[in-house]
Amino acid sequence: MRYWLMKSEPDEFSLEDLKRAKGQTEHWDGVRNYQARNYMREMEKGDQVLFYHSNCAEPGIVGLATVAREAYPDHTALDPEDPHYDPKSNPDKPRWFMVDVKYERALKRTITLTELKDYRTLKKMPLVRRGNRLSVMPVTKKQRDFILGLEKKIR
DNA sequence: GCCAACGTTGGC
DNA sequence: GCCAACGTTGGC
Repeated sequence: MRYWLMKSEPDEFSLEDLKRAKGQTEHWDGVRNYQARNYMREMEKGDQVLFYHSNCAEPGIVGLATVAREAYPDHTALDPEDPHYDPKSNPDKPRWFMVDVKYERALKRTITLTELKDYRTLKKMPLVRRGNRLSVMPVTKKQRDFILGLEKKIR
C-alpha cells in the first residue's frame, strides 16, 4: 500500500463534501497537470490519501481518505460546459484521468502547512517546498506516520 | 488582493 | 528548439 497527498480547495470540494457524498465516495476530477495525473495513474485501490485543504484561511491536512477506484478517464475534460474542459482532449485517447476516493475520517485537528514546514522529516515533501504547486503527490510511509503522530500533539 | 513561482502556449 | 507572454496556483 502506498500513501498520497491530494490538495483541494475547500470552497470547491472539501473533506466535509466527501463525507456527505453518496457512499462517502467521490471522483477526483479536474486534475490538469501531467505530473499529478501520472501519480493518480500509479494509485491502487486501498492506498491511503492525506486530504489537504488549499487556498483557504488555514491551509493544511484535515483528514484521511482511501483510493476506492483506480484511474479512469476524466469525463469533465470532454464537457465544453465544464470549467476544466480541455478542447484538445479526445474520447478515443483520454488525456486526463481521475480516481475515486472514499472518506475515512477527519483528523482531530488540522495539521497546518506552517506546522509541517517545521520538521526535517518532511523537508522533501513537494508540499512544503517553495513555489511548488503539485496537487497530487506521493508521501513516504515515514512521512505519513510522522504526520499522523503530529495529530496527537498539542499545539 | 498581491504576487512569486511555475507550467503552457505559440511565434519565430 | 528557444523563449516571451500569458494563465494558474496558492500562500500570505
